[in-house]
Amino acid sequence: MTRRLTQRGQERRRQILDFAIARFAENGYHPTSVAEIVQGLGVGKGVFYWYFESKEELFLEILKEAQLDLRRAQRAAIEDVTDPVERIALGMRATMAWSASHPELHRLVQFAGTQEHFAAAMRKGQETAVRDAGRHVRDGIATGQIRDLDPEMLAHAILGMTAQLAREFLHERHVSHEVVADTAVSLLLDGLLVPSPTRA
Amino acid sequence: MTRRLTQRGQERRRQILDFAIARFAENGYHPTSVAEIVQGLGVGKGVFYWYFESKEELFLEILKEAQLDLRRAQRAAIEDVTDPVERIALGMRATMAWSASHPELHRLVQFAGTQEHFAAAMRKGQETAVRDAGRHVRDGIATGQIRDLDPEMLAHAILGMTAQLAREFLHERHVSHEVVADTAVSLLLDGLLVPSPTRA
DNA sequence: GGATTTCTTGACCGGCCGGTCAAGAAATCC
DNA sequence: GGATTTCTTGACCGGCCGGTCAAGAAATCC
Repeated sequence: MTRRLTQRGQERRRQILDFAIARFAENGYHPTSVAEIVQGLGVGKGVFYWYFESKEELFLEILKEAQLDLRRAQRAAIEDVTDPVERIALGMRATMAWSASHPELHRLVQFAGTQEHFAAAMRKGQETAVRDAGRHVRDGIATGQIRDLDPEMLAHAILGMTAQLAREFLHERHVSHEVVADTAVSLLLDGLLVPSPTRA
Repeated sequence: MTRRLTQRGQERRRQILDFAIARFAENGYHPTSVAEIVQGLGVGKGVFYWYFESKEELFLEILKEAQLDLRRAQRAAIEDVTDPVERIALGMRATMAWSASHPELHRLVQFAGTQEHFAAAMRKGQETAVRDAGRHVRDGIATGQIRDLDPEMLAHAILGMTAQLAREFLHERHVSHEVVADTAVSLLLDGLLVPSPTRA
């Protein structure tokens, strides 16, 4: 659904998106009804269906926007750096910072991952993220900086660790994203173990 | 709801649980109706409400059972070992093995984590898992084997990495759980980086 | 300023939802 | 074998769901 929108129309659309993001994040996608959204905005139901084809399309739109915005932040963070290991670290830090400032979108992306229904849309975003991280891992292996393990598994491990730490320490405990990122990067690069003479 | 159940009653209850697990995992909790469950079993609606107070209670029951079963598997895997680092590695391997053989339950636990509604039940299980992992991390720091980072963050990082690798490589790509666990353990213990003389 | 397009209203649709309940069948108890 | 408990049936409840649509108001176009 692409409509020509006036100034007023664009504002309405934005209003619906923002309100829906808040409600979906708070109560979940299924329990939030279209009726609740339009009522919350104090408008008739027709308004919703003027801007969106369905509740589902609205949600996909929100997802797409979120994934795009996060990726933009990651690219901006690493653009001045070429070292693959530093790129991984900076990307992780950028993800933590973005997640901290978009708690609702973080929730929705998490949720979408569990719904067969949104699997296709999610995979697209997830695959892009894996491809981005995987590229740096491969580069690092090529330069001899990174150990020769399966790059895709490493990329997924990075994303999984980041997501879980964000969920718990940013959104539950409200720890600063720099502190969380410091520990995450340190663990990721050097591992749990104290280097021992027999190992190194 | 605790009822005295005959043999036949226990079988019915189990039937409902198993069928519901399959439907919830396939289509999601909200889209799966009680009507669909009883119809799938070829029984009247009253049967459902004889064994469960509500759809929600049924789901919580499933969650509780899953968390208990996973934890049992983890404890069994590490009972003969005292070294904290080995315990972490074995726990991770046991989790991968369990997850591989219970794909539906893995999905449901993932889903529940995104629902405010089930947050309380989830936190209980999650906290137990974090406490278990955190204990081994602290033990490892005490023996000087593990680097002195925040044990709780490390515990969450371990769980997050494990969950993501399970989701992608066990349940999407159907890679053997031993292979996935090998890489996960290696990354976790030694990190991404090739040890360099200037670092070690 | 008339025509056209954008935007809004809100009553209404069929359909499904979770849950109740009276009635009776089946199993178990003593 | 009568009494009691366990189990099952399925019609029914009020309520909410996503989505439609005819009518008209507001903004924009020319």
